[in-house]
Amino acid sequence: MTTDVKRDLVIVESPSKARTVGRFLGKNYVVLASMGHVRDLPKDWDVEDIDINFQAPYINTKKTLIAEIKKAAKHAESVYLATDPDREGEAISWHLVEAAKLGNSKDLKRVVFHEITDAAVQEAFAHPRQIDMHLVNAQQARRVLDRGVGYKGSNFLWSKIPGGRRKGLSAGRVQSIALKIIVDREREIEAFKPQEYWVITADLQTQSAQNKHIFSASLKTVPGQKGKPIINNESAAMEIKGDLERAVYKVANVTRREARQRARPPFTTSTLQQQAARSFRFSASRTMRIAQDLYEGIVKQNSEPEGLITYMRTDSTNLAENALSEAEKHIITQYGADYSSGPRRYKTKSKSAQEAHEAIRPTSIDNTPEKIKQYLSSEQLRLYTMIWKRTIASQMTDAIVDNTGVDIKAIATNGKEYIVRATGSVIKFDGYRKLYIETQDEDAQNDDSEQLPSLLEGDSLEKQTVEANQKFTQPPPRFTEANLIRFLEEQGIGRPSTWATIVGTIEKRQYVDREKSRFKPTPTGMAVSDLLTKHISSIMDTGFTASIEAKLDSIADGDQNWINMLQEFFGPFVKEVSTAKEKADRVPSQRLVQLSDEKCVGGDYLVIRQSRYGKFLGCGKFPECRVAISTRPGERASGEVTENWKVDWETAMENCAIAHPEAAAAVAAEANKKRGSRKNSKKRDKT
DNA sequence: CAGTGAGCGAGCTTCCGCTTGACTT
Repeated sequence: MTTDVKRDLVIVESPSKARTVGRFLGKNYVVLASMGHVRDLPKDWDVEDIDINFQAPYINTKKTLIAEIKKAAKHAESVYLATDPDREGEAISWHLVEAAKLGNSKDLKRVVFHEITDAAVQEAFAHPRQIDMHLVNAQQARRVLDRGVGYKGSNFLWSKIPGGRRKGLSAGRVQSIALKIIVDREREIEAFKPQEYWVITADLQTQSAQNKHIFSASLKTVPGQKGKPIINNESAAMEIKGDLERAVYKVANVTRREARQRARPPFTTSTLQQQAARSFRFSASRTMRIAQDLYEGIVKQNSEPEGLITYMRTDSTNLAENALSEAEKHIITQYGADYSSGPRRYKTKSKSAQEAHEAIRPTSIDNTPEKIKQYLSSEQLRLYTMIWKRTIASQMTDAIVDNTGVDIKAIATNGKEYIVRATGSVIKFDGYRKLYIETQDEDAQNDDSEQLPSLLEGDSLEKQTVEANQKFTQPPPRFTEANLIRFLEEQGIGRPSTWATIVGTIEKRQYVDREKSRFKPTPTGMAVSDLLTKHISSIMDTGFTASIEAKLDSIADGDQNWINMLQEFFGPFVKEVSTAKEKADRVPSQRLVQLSDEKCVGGDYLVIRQSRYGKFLGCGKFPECRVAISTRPGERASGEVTENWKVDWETAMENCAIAHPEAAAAVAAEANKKRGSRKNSKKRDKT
């Protein structure tokens, strides 16, 4: 290659993608990565009045990179803008043109591809187009709107919550809704009243001499009650139990139904995060970090780095044609043609999906987990194996299951007729399940259906035991990370690239705590959610958020002017915030602390406080009373006071009085010292 | 390991989305 040959410039978003695309295009192209956005609003800029000539005041955020692009463009005949084919990607292209002044230079071409295959890239380069300013404007509107909502909302919180500014409390289009559903759920749980109910089951045995089989059946109908039996007290349960213990059992009816179970679609960001949480208990951010490693690839002996999976921030379930055929080939050779469903394409459910990328899949089906095991860490291998299997399973046939239901008449000695029912299911054809069976959500009811003996109408059965168990209805569960992300995706709120960080934000603000990996709002989180819901209700309403998304779409389609849209939005919004500032009461600081179950000597509750060293118990009357009790190292403060705390607490209380703050401080310090020496003696005992 | 926190109010922070690197605490 001689040096005077012009090398055209291609710009994509990610360095890994640049490497792959560069390989497809060959030596006549220089491929650079923008690494995401290259310009943004200044940090201190907030929306005020927007007039019709409004121009957002952007600043460059990647100066050296822009300089590099400028330089490369000088040596190029054509510049290909190959950023992602969605709203943000289109905007990145435009920002690049503006920031690196590419407009007055060369031949500018916008090219888009939805999958990184040689064919797709060649096809894209054969059909370049211009930058779509409608799409760019939709992104500008999105950006300005988020800034305005975020900053004005945050400012409102600072004015109403003591210490809010110092703690950096924040509000935003996405984080505030995430917080609200966690708070709403908590209120549901608080208001929940458990209802008693009884579950009655009978273990029955077949009568045939050579094959005695025991199975269990549960009560289905009670004489005099329509539908599902309602048994809500012990005496009713015992009466039925007594009847069933003295009853004759006969099979009344056998039904058999064939059901098909379809494989799940290939992974998107949100389903990958959910499934990795269920299967491996990975956090969303851990999943993303591991996926990023797989995407950037591994270096096999004597070869180029090779990306193992396609892009991990995606909302699409689409698979490239070559992936479909590779999968089909693999299935047929490994399992036979019966197991191949033929190319199966999945529709994306989420209404806000932009489908800039493919589903998350292995770049090559040939890279079986077995083959590349040696190059991966154990967590990488686990995630990769799951992606590999689910991709292939998505192209396999349905599993066919035989569901059997048996109704059994139980005639008690007093003449009452009950029906008990046994269900069983047998897999007739395993289909995709041969390769991949998904770990279920622990919230999901697992059906305890077993294999039933073959039964015929009229068969007599022998009763073994009858059991009546008292149960109580359970409140709805708190959200896990995965549940929360699924909710946001269903509502079209947030994007694949931000879900993991949103979770981080509401935790960092200490709006939520984790209890057994589920989110529980803190008093501050509740106060913030309540304030916003009451006074800036628009941003807390999922319907309203959806309508904004619709408006952004109409800007993208060229049906609406983006500046008009912003004016229409911010007019009422600014008013809403200013009346909120007038009307809302300042939150009393007592509402921001979490009470413990214990009281201080002066009668005030001890509260759970957060310091830079961790949590501790302090008197609610601080600073008048300075009692402070540490948790033991490694233990977190919860609503309860542990035995060991109590000892410290009692010692402190004996000597503490609110009237004597110095004494109280000394006592608290003394208690801590004692705790330390006790712990040390324990340590000595051990060794 | 120890020992923590509030409000005051001068001077800062706060949003969502796109993407990775590293000019040391």
